[in-house]
Amino acid sequence: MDAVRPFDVLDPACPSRSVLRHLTDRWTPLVVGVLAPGPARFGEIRDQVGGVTAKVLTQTLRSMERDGLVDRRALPTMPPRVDYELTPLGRTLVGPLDALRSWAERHAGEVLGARASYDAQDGAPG
Amino acid sequence: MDAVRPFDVLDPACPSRSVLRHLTDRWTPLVVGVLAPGPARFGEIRDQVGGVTAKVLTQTLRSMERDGLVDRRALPTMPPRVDYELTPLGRTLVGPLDALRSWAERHAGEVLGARASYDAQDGAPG
DNA sequence: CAGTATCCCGTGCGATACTG
DNA sequence: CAGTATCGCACGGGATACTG
Repeated sequence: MDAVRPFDVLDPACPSRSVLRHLTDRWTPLVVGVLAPGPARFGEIRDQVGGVTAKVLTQTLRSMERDGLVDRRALPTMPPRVDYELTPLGRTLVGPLDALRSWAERHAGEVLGARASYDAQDGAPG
Repeated sequence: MDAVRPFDVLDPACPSRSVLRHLTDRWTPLVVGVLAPGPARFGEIRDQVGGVTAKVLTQTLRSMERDGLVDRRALPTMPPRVDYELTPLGRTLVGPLDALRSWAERHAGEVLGARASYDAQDGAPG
């Protein structure tokens, strides 16, 4: 099974680039992180992902559903209850995305420091 | 000494979120991938990263330099020659980002398929 | 509770022209 | 060669109000 590299993100015309782009939009990585431990309701996700609005969260989840990353299960009860769960495909994303998230958390201090010293010498007044 | 979890991307006010945001902008992952094997000149990067313009590539590289991810070495020759290289900090990003890139390339087909079947039933005419 | 509908805006990004 | 300057816009994303 050699699968001769049909996809290449460095090629602007390659669909894999838009896939990568989608994985790295504002909320997808956070939603994947929240759904990683198991299914969650819409409100739980919104509660955990600080700062997201219902509209944008819906857009994100729809888009993830469309791409086969999450399953959406709507219970026709009143009030409604909707559960979201990572698909097997979505679960394969948890590792990579979690690595990125933990990188950001672990190295945020260094990045902030680098930024400060860059600004101190390059944007120096005078 | 409780330095436990000083950073949390789920917190909208946490700086780690903006760091994550930066890591996942349009060109940073691709540039890191190109610089992973070793230093490269500006033109080489531009040549490899399909579709990027000089202006935006400069912005990306400056921003990465500011955040301590790349070193920029400009030779005062004529014509000028500028080499970019990942810093030790930047090198720690290669793994996580490469995982994401290879995920996109490996699963692009599945995502495209999921998209097609979603559109076929949900956006079905009639 | 889990969305939709509507209006609105910042900015990331692109095209083009120019320069040391 | 490696940028910078300028202009402009699509679009991702946000605030608010409303609904089944």
